[in-house]
Amino acid sequence: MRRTGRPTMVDVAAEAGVSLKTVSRVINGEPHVDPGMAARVLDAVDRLGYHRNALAASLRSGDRDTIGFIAADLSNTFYMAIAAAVSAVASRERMHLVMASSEEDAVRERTLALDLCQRQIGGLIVVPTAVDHSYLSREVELGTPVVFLDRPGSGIPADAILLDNRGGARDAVAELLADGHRRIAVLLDAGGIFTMTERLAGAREAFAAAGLDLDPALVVEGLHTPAVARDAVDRLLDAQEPPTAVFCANNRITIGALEAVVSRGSTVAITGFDDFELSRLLPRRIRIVDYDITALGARAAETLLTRRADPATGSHTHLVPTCLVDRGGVG
Amino acid sequence: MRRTGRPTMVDVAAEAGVSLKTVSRVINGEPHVDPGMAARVLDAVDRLGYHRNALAASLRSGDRDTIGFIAADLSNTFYMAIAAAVSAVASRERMHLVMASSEEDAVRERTLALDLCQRQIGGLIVVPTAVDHSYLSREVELGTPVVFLDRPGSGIPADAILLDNRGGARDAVAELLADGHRRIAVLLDAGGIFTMTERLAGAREAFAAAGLDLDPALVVEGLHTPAVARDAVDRLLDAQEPPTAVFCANNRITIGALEAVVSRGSTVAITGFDDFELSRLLPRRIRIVDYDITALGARAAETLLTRRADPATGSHTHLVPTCLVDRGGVG
DNA sequence: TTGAAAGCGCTAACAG
DNA sequence: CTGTTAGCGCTTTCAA
Repeated sequence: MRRTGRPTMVDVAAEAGVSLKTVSRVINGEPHVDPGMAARVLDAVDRLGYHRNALAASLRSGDRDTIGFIAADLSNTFYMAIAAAVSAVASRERMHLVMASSEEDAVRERTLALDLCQRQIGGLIVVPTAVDHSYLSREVELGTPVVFLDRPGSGIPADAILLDNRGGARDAVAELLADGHRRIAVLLDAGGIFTMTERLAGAREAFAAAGLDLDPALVVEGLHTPAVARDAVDRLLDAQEPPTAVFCANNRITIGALEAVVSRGSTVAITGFDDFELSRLLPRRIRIVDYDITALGARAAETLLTRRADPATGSHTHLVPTCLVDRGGVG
Repeated sequence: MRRTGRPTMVDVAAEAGVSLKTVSRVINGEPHVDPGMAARVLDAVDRLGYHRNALAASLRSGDRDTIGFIAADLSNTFYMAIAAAVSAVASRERMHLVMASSEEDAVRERTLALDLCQRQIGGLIVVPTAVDHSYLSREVELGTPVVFLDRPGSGIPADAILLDNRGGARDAVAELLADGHRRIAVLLDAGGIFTMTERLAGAREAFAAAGLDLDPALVVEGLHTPAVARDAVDRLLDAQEPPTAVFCANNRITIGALEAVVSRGSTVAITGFDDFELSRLLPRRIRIVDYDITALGARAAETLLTRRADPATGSHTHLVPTCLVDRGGVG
């Protein structure tokens, strides 16, 4: 045995006085090995502190037992929750999860994705920031399945798991309209984001269905942080004709809106997309467009695994349903 | 070129009419390559859709560019936030992060850790559930650095990044005592957990420093969910001599206590360890033992990388400081 | 049932 | 500047 580095199967074989192949058989639990030999091998393994090199093992067979997950922004609890769900499925299937964040940067996303592919991963789950994903087409052709999560991708055949953004927003706004609200503000993050576009479209559909129009002055975009959303809501409520209700297109905006509304004691109705921790403990009642976030991540992972097992089927887009729920009002 | 599988450097070399080594040089951006040859190689790479196999590359050199992170429970936002911080450092250092959850199961932790080591990772960050980590001693000897996070490990030389649990709890309870409280309930999760033991010890220290004793009837352990904590608080407040203040040893307990206290309109003082999302929007004022959770994860990752670069130094335990802050009270 | 030999895709010496 | 020759640690034929 070489005195340097980790012991290898060759070292174990020498120590046990058997052939390399026998060691390999024992280590991998293959049948038809004489118990006596197996015992000697195991003994040598112990004595040497041998650990199998999984990388070398998969070099030949190309075993791909890790899943790559590229989130758009890991500092967002939404994506972290999804990562946890993906991790749970991966580990149930005895696979590993390698996780990275594109920071909403298309170039970074591409670099990360290609980098992971170079590591011969078994599949890739991406929350896309880039608009075109043909940079992955070669990998997909060669058998690495890709699943888009939360936002659709383009340029390659790949499954997508999305929320029913439009339906959820439509139902939420329809309810506000049914409650008699007419001046409903719609607060959004950057307009370019897929989910924002969809949720705005859903809100418009609700207005259209009621034969009404959404006042353009009440549509505010680009609210990327709670602080910015808070300021926007303050401004709206200070206006000549303030809204009687606000629809917040994501959880950060809802939080900002709440900060503004609660601190000024306003009674404006609030409905927000995305639930958040402790929403139940809020001092005032709000409505939330809720959904099963675990299902979102789990479904992505499961779809990936299915696709790995059976690449033949055509690619699908799956919509995760939403529902309106009550939150807060404990004060 | 073989018609099956992904193209290799040999294929590229054949296609470009150069040697394998030249291809390797071009792919790895080594200097001293004739621009003309380089162009031919790049051309062939393009034509074949060649992508480097990073696994094969690292087989020889033993490059270890991924960090393993084993959390105790990824469904807990505390660990998710830490994972995000670790991920940020990893990606800054151009390393990958593979993440898993032990689900507070020592056997699972061991399996995961050993599994990751088999994949030749460059280092391991563990939130330990197991009490003895000598199962990792061989890996540590062979040069895989291990860093314990949030809880200390044992049985191997490894750095640890911990919160100042004892100091934080002591300061919190000392403040309650200074405010005139004498009947202070201390609510804890399972007594076996390191952080709980430390926080309870801190609370006792504060009492001792004031020359007082903590009433054993007011120490409640085993509050693993908000619901259980809520019930416990309800019972305490219904008792003959209810506490005038409660110290909650983690965020889930704080939330449960808040549910009880807010819903019955009690004015009992609350101080909790760990901040949580939206604590600022709570309908009543509470005190929080806060700390920089990002620093916790980042420091673990940085320590791991330092150790990788310089294994010589002795192992250290680093305490992340805490501070008392005001939260809530917007209602 | 066991073993020898030939790779997997790449990098590291060492020559040209 | 370029190519040849060995491996990395393991799995996989194919014989024995």
